[in-house]
Amino acid sequence: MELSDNLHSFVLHFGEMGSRWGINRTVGQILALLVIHEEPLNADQIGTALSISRGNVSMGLKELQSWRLIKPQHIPGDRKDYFIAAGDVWTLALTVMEERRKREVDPTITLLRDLLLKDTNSTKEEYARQKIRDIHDLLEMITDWSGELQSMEPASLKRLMKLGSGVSKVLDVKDKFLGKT
Amino acid sequence: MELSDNLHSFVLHFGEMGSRWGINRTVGQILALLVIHEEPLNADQIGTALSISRGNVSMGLKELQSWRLIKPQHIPGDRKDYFIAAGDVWTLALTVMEERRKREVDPTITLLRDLLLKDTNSTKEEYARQKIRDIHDLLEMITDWSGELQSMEPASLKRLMKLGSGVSKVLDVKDKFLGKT
DNA sequence: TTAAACTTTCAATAATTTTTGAAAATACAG
DNA sequence: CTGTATTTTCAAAAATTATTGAAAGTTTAA
Repeated sequence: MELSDNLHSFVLHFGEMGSRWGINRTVGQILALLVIHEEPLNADQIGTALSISRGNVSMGLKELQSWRLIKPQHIPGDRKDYFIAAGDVWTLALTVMEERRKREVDPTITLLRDLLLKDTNSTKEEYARQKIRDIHDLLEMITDWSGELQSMEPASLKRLMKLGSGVSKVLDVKDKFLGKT
Repeated sequence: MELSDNLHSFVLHFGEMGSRWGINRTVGQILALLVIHEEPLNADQIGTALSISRGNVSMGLKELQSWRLIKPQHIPGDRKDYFIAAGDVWTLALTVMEERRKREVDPTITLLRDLLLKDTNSTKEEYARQKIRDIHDLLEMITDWSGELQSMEPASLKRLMKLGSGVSKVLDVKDKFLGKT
């Protein structure tokens, strides 16, 4: 497992990105490596390519599996465990969204709902209450929206994305032909 | 500055959330506090409410200003600096999106483009090349898309969000009346 | 000016997170 | 079974990040 300079800087960059996105540096690097590598890799190969210890690779692989971003790929005649990325780049991005929703957004919505259920009558904190409701509603919309993205065909999804600077126009069209919602 | 238990747990939770989103715990707490507090607060009040040191508050306020999430609000007759959230919850969410795009996505797109410009002929790494291109294209779409959201009126934005499980239907309508893109 | 009121800086310290690697656990071929 | 190959665990060490608070810096009133 030797990486060209180019690929190495790609992998390092995604390590840094990962550390800003709730997964740590080496986990980000392992994922980047598996994404750009067509053939499955085993823990030793990953450790060598990234210069990280065996234990660290093991933990990283476990975490990436818990995020459903990589999957084992058995190689007949070899006892080692091999891994590949769990899908194309689009699929991986959707998976990250879904996992983060489950891990962060859902629990937050639950907390906010609980807060809103208590103290319905405290007039003193009415402003705070309303803000908490705003956040709650925003997160709920994000949840619905992301659920919708999940269930779309990759093709329609790409089409939706490609609309780019046309989203509001689409809304106008919708209003015109289907009436306001 | 005394917080009720409810509000306190809200603030603590958003501190934890912040730490998963690239801003640290206390910075998240300060923002949460300013969001739910209608009147402007000064550094001492914030420090007392959250039990953090004066220096830490100062740094947190500076960081939140660099994210454009809070703004100073002068109080006549008082020499202290007071701060309020820079807008409603929706606006704040859009601002976070935009800042993260500028800080993380844009530099990544630049890096990927540079990588793609080099080695156009290395056939050995063709698979990796294609993956890097996929990521590049995805990030570019996210950029366009988020630019579009930025420029939408809050009202249309809410409407778009509320579509929720109707996005693909809207796409169908668009196809029907405007032709495929 | 000066002095008081306030804010920022930053080196030292504390807290947290990541990494290592040896030992324990597991899987499997013979 | 037994022994070897492999993976996982986890306590200790290293690295990173956050926090404090005293000192330096800034602003303003008089």
